[in-house]
Amino acid sequence: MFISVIPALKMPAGHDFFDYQLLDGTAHIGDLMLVPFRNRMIPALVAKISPTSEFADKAIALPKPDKILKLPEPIVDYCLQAAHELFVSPATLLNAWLRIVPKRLSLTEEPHTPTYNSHRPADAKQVEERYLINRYTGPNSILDTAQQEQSNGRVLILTPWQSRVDYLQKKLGCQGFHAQTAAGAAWKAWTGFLQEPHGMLVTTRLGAWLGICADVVIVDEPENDDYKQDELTPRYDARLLVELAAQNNPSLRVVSIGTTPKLSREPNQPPSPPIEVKLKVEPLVPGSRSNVESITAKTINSITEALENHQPVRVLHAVGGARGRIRCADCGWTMACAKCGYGMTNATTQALCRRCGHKESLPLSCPQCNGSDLAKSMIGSDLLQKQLDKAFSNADIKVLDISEWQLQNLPPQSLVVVTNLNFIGGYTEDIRRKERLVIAFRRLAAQASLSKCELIVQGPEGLVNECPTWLTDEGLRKTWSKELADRKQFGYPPVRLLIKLIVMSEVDVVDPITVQLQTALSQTGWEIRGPYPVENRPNTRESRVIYHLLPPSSLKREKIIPILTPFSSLGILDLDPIAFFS
DNA sequence: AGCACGCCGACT
DNA sequence: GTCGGCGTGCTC
Repeated sequence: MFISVIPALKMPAGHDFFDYQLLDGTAHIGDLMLVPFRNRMIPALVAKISPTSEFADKAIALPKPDKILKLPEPIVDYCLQAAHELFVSPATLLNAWLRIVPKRLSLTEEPHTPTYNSHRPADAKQVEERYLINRYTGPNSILDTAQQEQSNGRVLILTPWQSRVDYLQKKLGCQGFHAQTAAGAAWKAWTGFLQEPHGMLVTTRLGAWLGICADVVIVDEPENDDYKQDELTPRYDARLLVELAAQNNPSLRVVSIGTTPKLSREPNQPPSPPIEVKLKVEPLVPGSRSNVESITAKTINSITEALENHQPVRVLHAVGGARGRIRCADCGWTMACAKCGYGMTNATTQALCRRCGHKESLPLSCPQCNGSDLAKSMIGSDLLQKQLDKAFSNADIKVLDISEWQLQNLPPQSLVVVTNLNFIGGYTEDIRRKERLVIAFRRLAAQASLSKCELIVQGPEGLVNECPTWLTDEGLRKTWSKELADRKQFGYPPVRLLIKLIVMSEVDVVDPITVQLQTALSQTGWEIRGPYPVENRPNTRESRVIYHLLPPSSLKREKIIPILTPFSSLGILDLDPIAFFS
């Protein structure tokens, strides 16, 4: 008897299965067991069982395999299909899913296969999209839905951020894990979830694959691009994994609960509820400054008024630390990261690189001109807090940087000030900027609305005058259709598919690859853009080059994958990139 | 001989 | 992607 397994290790695309001969014991499809590989024991997923093998001469004989756990059979096809769509080997994908398998496992008990439940109401839609201002509490919210659905089986809740995992897990009193969870605890959380027919688990994109083992998946804020794993290989998107899980697991029901319909879902989106919030906009125009940096004189008046009425004040400011950059006021010298070249932030006690995390001590004077004023840069939240404390002594006024704001609730009936609307969607310079900004603003407005806060939004004149329209369904549709028109003009997604190919090489030696791509694709109507060099790479990492491959608009997604598969050996292929030039 | 380094091909 | 084998070349 031979078994074909998918080993959990990084391996180039093209190798699917490895065969072993089973001398004793039984094996089933979906079993996870330890197999010898090179000089180690590696966890592997049983994919096929057969009396013969074309690798019979190489297949190692296993006396009695150590079973780690049993997974449902559809996981095999799911892993193969997802790996194919992501242009990686199934082994690499399985390795990313399982992450660290504990070395010391208690293998005394025979694991049992997690079963699917058959309690799903026959009339329930398999995929359901909802839009709510309050996604967490109240009717049809995540907490409400999770508790309702638990009687129907195993419930998996996906959320874009770790802090939300912690929040939801506490509220639901169930298991959870994310990238910061210790390996052993994470393993315990998801294997425990599998063993319990009515288990409940909260996780981030890391655990999205567990949808193949669940009866219900609840997706929090599906419009959030943080569901996409865009830095490491494999670069998967949790939302795609859920979609594929639903295809492979017919008992799965998917409920997406968002606040803002995605640009790509237009125009079939269900209407989004209007967000009603007390909103004042404050353009940052010449002559509007006060003696507090980044707060206008009018906003200072509003803050004074609010404090007199005993309202707490929260100031949302995107720049952390003391200063955004370390820049000389005399000669313009800017401190760059010694490791990766990115601009260093003044993090109050040290100089910090926001790109690679490198830390250094703060320079006392300019190394170029010896000047002592290195503060010619945007104020950070620490220093802004100090200036506000000076302007309003003993007042309940707190500056929150973006990550702090996302972690805590706004105090009820407080005054919330956004110092610059332009920065709340993140620093990205790519074409998704506007989309991210609108989504972030609506998320903030919804939160302010629920806490009955007043909102003052400072920012560039055009932008702040436009932002109130994003809060109504009609205004949002208009904004999205204008955004789609812009993307259409430049041939960018979601209007046109753009596939990113990352090649590990230098731009000046990449000519043969350019020729190869052009001869293979151009004649069939593909457009090839690039090669673009990737800027700001750490010196320790090898250089990268980016190509944009644009298929003819008539070509369907499922036809594109087999066309591109032969090119997966050239580098990393990404069908749905978030960033286009990095 | 002993060791570091880099290239190449196989992994079942 | 990763590891080991093996050839090369430097040093003792």
